[in-house]
Amino acid sequence: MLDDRKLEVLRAIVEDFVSTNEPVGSKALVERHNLRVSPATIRNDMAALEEGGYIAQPHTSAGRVPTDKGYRLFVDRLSSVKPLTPAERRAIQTFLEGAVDLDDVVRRTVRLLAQVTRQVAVVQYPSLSRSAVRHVELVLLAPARVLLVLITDTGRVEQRVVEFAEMIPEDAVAGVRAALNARVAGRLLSEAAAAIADLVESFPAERRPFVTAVLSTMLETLVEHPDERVVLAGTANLTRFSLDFPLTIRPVLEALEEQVVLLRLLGEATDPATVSVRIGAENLHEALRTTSVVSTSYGAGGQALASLGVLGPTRMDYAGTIGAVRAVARYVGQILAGT
Amino acid sequence: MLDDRKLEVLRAIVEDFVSTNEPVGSKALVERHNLRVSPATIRNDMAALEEGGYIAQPHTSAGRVPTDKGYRLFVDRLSSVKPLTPAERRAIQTFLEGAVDLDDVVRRTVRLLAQVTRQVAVVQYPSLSRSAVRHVELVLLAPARVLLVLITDTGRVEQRVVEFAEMIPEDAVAGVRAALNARVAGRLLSEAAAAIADLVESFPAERRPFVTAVLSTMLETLVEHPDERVVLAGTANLTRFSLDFPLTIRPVLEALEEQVVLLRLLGEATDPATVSVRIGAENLHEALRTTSVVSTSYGAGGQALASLGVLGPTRMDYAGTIGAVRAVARYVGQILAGT
DNA sequence: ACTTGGCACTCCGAAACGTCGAGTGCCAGC
DNA sequence: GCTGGCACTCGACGTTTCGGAGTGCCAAGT
Repeated sequence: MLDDRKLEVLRAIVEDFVSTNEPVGSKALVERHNLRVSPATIRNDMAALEEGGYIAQPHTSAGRVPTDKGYRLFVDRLSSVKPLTPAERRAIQTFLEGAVDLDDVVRRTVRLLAQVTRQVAVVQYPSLSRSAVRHVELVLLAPARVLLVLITDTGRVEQRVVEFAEMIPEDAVAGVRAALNARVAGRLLSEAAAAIADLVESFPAERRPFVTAVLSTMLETLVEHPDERVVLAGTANLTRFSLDFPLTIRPVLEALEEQVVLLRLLGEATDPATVSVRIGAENLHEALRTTSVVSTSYGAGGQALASLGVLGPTRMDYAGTIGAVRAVARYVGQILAGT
Repeated sequence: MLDDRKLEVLRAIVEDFVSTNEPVGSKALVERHNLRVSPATIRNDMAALEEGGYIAQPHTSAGRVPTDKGYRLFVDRLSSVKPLTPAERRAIQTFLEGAVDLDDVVRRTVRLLAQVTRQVAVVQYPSLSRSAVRHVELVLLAPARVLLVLITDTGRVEQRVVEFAEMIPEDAVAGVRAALNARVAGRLLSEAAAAIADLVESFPAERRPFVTAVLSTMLETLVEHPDERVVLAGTANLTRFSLDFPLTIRPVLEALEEQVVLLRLLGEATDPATVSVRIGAENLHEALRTTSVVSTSYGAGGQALASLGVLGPTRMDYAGTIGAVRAVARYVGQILAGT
């Protein structure tokens, strides 16, 4: 039903519409692409494509516009990922290498992604549950106040203050610190909780209130607080399309302010190992029905830790965006592995 | 020159314009406020106000709109701060009390501020230089890798990894840790740099390469990295005025993405002790000439640590916004003091 | 010296209208 | 199955018209 030329016509429509943002008609098509047939022929093809639901007309006697289904076909079968230029690659690498700690890596990544793709960028912090404990530190801040610092192999650092009614001797702190590290160092955070569950029993009775308090804070940090953080950049890029969706920008901005929405957005990817593209209504969130999300996972050494991606209007340069997202994810992975 | 009635007219114009967003004419004025004179009289007053530069007409034979100067007079002399309702106060307090660490306090504060004022909120992290060192921790992560953790009395935690060519003995780490803490604990970060400058000399020669490396990382953290971080929320609120400035929203969003701009914005306050209001062109940044900034400082126990504020169109509810900013700043101060 | 009603004037915004051109669908012929 | 021709549709755009809100000014009233 869809012969080669029809597919070629669809590709041409998508490309033209992405670059001009105007419904594209049969005549303009044959002029700009060297399809070797007449406009009338194209019109027949267009009718077939419309029949199949790949394109639509905004109103009778206007040009055609790709539908979500049309973009989907385009992405799946008609476009090949556009690699970055060497200059871009170099810029990305040197910019990311300047990062000083994990926060900085994430901040730089998100800004970079926004700049390169000229869309809204979203980066999730390396997940706590999928990373391993590198070290647990207990610091006596005051006679009855202990700071618990949890360091993961992804460079993430979580801290909590634990308060007590009574004074805590330094050697108690040292003992718990040693015991904790012996149990959890090197383990995944998801396993660590189970590993310390019965730890309190190995302490003498008079120490147990203190140990219990520390452990419960620790558990809280490990479990109750899967607190997947997400950062955002490039919202200004939304306004590049203010003419596309003049009042639609409002709900989009609102949706983007919700951490939960962003997380779900990144989590919706079907196969996190590759670059996932969700187009228009394929996104579950109501306000994002007119946008597309291009995302992938990243992580050090093959281990997927978290996701990153960009969001833009369905009318976007998919080839370029996919390439950029993939490249940035790779470089971040390298940087994280090297830390 | 500006008698009481003229001031009253100005107030009425500002109030009407803020709520309706339409140029206000003499007839509508006398109808909505019970000025006890005729429209013709008001017209004379308006002419005088326009003469003085407090109001302007968008075009001949249109109503009047307040100028920056008009808003300034209104804020300085005609409006009194609107206190929050008890319900709002309670909501603020309980919401902030749920915070688990400094990051969380800041994140919650900025969202709260955005929600309460329905504007764009900006919160600066407690400044490093104005807070004191509570503790420095050194952790041996690997034979040749040390993690430096700096904890301030404002709850802020900075970490850096230090790498070496050769193995570091555990007792070397302990020695440096003790020496560092003895020198800097309790000191302001701004003084700490000087306090450790000659610390290396108290170590035996074979330890010095290690000590020097740790100290230089420490100095970097203290000085070269005054990295005043800023967080933002409520950009979606900008679109509430998309009709006011349809295309002006773009540069504003762009400006807001620049950390430096935000910092300068908060820094421009003349007197940080009170709530500062900068209207329209009073803001130095080009893109923010059509916006107003309401900001103040906050901190634990009288000590100003950093600033927070909101940004919105010059046409904003100043009384309410000032009240909200002040209240939030106070509550954050309390929370920080209690940590 | 203010205040007021009246009046002529200005100018924006909305609605109505006509025109233009791009685009379509269909059909007959190649 | 492709092509040129043709009639038709419909939105975009420029022009025109019209009404209303608002102004400034003036002369009269208090």
